[in-house]
Amino acid sequence: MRRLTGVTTRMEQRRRTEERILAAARQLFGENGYDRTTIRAVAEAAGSDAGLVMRYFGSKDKLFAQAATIPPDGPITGSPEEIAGMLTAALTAKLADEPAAALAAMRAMFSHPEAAAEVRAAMTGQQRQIAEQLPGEDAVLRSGVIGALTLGLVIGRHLVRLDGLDASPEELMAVAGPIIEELANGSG
Amino acid sequence: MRRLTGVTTRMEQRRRTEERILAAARQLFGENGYDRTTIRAVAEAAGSDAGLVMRYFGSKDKLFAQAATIPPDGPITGSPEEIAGMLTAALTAKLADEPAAALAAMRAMFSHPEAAAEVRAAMTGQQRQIAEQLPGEDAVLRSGVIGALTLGLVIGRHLVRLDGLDASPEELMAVAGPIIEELANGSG
DNA sequence: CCTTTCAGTCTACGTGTGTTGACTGAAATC
DNA sequence: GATTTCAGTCAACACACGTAGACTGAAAGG
Repeated sequence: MRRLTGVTTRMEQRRRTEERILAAARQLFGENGYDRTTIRAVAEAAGSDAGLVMRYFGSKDKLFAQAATIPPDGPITGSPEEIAGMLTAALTAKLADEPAAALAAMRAMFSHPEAAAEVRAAMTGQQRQIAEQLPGEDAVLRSGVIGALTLGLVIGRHLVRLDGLDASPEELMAVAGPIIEELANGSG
Repeated sequence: MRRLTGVTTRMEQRRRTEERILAAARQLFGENGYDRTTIRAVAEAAGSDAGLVMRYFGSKDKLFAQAATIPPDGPITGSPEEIAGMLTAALTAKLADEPAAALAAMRAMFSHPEAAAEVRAAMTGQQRQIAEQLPGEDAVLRSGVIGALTLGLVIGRHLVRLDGLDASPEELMAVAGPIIEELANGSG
């Protein structure tokens, strides 16, 4: 796809092309997973060329690593109630629209070990941080269940499209929110 | 792998070979997903030959379909409390050891559409059945959240190995059980 | 205006894959 | 014992993929 406008400089031209490639890669990796996404398909979706993708990103692995980097949630701290509130807010956002990069990483993690490492790192880091601040002997376990519920909701809604999870984020959180609160408090 | 014992009949010989292939397929599909599992690798793991796998199962797709057929849970019926009890028991079993076929289907579902259909069918069928018996306007939503929690726990434990989910099934269910019960009852 | 740089294109190579079909020898059948 | 069947083996095909490298033409720089 040769630019026809003569006003764009070479530098911004390259930046735009890279961005188009990354966007196409995120979408295709997110829809089809790592193995079924070919560099040729990414290039075509970006209106570009496979050779160019290689020149810019080095390899399919490196392209994936750049496309599927998960933006970290902010730090979650405070009392159990505050933590529950922050988790609920973060999960509401994830249910509304999970970033394409995270969806790509999540779908690919089941077949691509590096994607698995990416997701696990993003999740366990947050879990450990939370577990340290929750009361009770089984804090690690409860924060694990919070993580599982989050994972199940995001995967069930965006990737598997489970029955009943296509409601609005607010309706979903009206059910899931109290559960997270209980798990944070350690109901007894 | 030519049988050396002369006492086995041809019929049972074939049955045993097919079973070895299926077992190897389940394990490899479960470990590496659909695309990264090659017929050659399955054949070798089964001590057999790729051509023979093709002759017996027709194609990679059909082999996968046979290897990754999810054994259905029994019907879940009764009062909300009984339903919660049956769900808890079923989930405890899944956490203790999920059958290899189901794990293969779950790992593959994120890249192989037919596997996705298999898992979705197994889950939504049960969810609908449960939702019909639960009280409240949001029964479908709540049974969806139950499904998401189940999915998250099974995937988090067996596939992703999330922090805190490596506890015993009983410890996990001590936390997750009450949640399922609440969701079944429709806490107000 | 001449040279250099570089975005973009095209072709080709090597490899691994699913799949096919011919072949072999032992079990089954008569 | 002769013939048929069939489990198991082997070699090869066709294709798609990641990747490498040569090439083209316009922008950048002097």
